[in-house]
Amino acid sequence: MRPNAPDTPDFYKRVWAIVARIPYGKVTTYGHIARALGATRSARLVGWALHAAAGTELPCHRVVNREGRLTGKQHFPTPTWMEERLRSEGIHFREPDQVDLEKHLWIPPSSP
DNA sequence: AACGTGACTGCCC
DNA sequence: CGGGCAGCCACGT
Repeated sequence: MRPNAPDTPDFYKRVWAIVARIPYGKVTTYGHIARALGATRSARLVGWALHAAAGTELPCHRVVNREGRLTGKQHFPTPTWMEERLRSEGIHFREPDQVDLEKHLWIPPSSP
């Protein structure tokens, strides 16, 4: 399969499988998830996958952008839900909308 | 079927 | 070192 082609029909499922593995109290980024799937240039698709997963039990609040910003917070039940949830897991914020990636970044293992 | 949009990122200035 | 821009690709109109 082509290294940078997220053309498998279960691409979303692969994304969800990784999100489900993000440890409590940790966060990861769209880009790292894409990279773990061998689709480095498809970080945007990870966003779509999470959009499709809205309302499920997946801990999608643990996915932030590469700067640690909560770019997806608008997609949660309330505007503050994502931040509150992260704080409740002991995640430290550098700014109101930015988590401390240095402390809490989790890099997902590559997926076969 | 073409077109704009977006839970993104990496370069280039 | 912050901001702009192009590349990316599924989706809704």
